[in-house]
Amino acid sequence: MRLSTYFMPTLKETPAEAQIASHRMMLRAGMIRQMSAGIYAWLPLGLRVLKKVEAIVREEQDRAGCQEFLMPTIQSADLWRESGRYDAYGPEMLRIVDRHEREMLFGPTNEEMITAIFRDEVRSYRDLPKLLYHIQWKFRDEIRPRFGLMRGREFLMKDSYSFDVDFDGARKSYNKMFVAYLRTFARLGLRAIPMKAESGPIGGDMSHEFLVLADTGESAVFCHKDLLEMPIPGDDVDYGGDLQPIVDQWTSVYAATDEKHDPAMETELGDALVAARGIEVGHIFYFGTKYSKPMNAIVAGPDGKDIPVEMGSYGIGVSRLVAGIIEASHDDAGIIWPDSVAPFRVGIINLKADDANCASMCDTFYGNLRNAGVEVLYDDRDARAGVKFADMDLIGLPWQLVVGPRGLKNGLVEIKNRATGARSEVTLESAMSNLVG
RNA sequence: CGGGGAGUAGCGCAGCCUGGUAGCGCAUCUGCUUUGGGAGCAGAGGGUCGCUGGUUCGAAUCCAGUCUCCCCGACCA
Repeated sequence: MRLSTYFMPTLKETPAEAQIASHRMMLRAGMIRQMSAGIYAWLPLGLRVLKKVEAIVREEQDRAGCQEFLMPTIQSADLWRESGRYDAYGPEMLRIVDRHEREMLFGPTNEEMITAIFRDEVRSYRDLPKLLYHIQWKFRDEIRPRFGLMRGREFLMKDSYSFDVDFDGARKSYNKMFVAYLRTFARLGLRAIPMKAESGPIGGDMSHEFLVLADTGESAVFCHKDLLEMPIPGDDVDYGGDLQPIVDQWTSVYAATDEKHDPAMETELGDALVAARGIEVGHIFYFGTKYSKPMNAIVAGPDGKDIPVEMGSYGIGVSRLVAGIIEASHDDAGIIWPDSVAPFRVGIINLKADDANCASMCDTFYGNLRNAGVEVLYDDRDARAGVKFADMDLIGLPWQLVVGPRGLKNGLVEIKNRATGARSEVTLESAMSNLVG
């Protein structure tokens, strides 16, 4: 992409309303624009990142055996009356009346809808287990939206739902999601710690929040330092096998948000205790028959008797993750994208746009890198170098390729690594081989 | 919803107290000079001062109402 034609309106000054780094930088880098409280438009650069995060989430769900489908954003109030949540959910649910005076709502979550779909189609225990997910926009009319995407009202969420014939099966589904989440967040360049969460009326130990450690996190968290180094399950993890040992390994060590924190652990763990702040990016939850019973989602068991299905739901805040990644990875100059979600891999900076030699060398790099399958943003604007460097640092691409007449005289260009700040002068050939791959 | 703050040019702000027909920096446009880490000079465009009503000869400024946005708290991916 050539920056001279790209819709990427960067800001030199910080809009007054942006309080935290991710919000500031997303506005400044031209990734998003606010349309009203807690509601944002995604501009091209921001959308590229959102799509990449979404793709990784999707890959790991698919790998875990979860099947993608898609439910609508608008739901019928009747569905929610069945579960009793239409009244219980309160003003956080955006209610809509259509032209025929039918009561509708913009979905804040989809348990009711998936349960309805499931019960209409599935009859036998032989059809279980099932693990389904979708990635869809949600709306929750938060009392106080804030921090940009971190607490928006409209947000993109991946939500999965599991259906099992008994508790043992439910635990297996739960463990799959547990492991998939560990892998997902790790691939996004994040260290997310699973922490025991409120499990509601059902009790048990099957509810975990995944928190990314970042200074600007909304909640205080405490965990054993071993969790920071705990190995992530590899590509070869067998979702068909027994995942309990992995889950046990991760849950055997102390980790708690401040609500569940036991101060006694501070003395017990001593130096091994890490006190930090965390951003909740995922939540997995087993809730048994909470929806299947009232909504009559039953299957025939082996003995012919009806069994209400055991369910769980598993959420990841996809749009929040974009902000979360920035919170966890930035410096004073701007964002530092992990390779896996960077909107482009390489940014080319032409130091002297009106130098024919320089411009043609940039064009060549641009073409060659693209031919090699590298995503490139080429700053071909007629602007001063300082502006280009500042913008490039702000948008945080992993690599900057700096091309100027002085270097070219000796056949050299500069490669800069955004994360480390390391710069090196290299030949044209080695620049190519460094940036591809 | 309780408490606090703000709406004046695309962004950041001053002006308001003490009414007199709107200003600064950045950005934008034109020209020239520039270009190795957010350039210089000269010129230009852009605002029903959130909205409605009131007071007044006259309202960005005073009064009333209203909408929106932001911050602190309880809720959440």
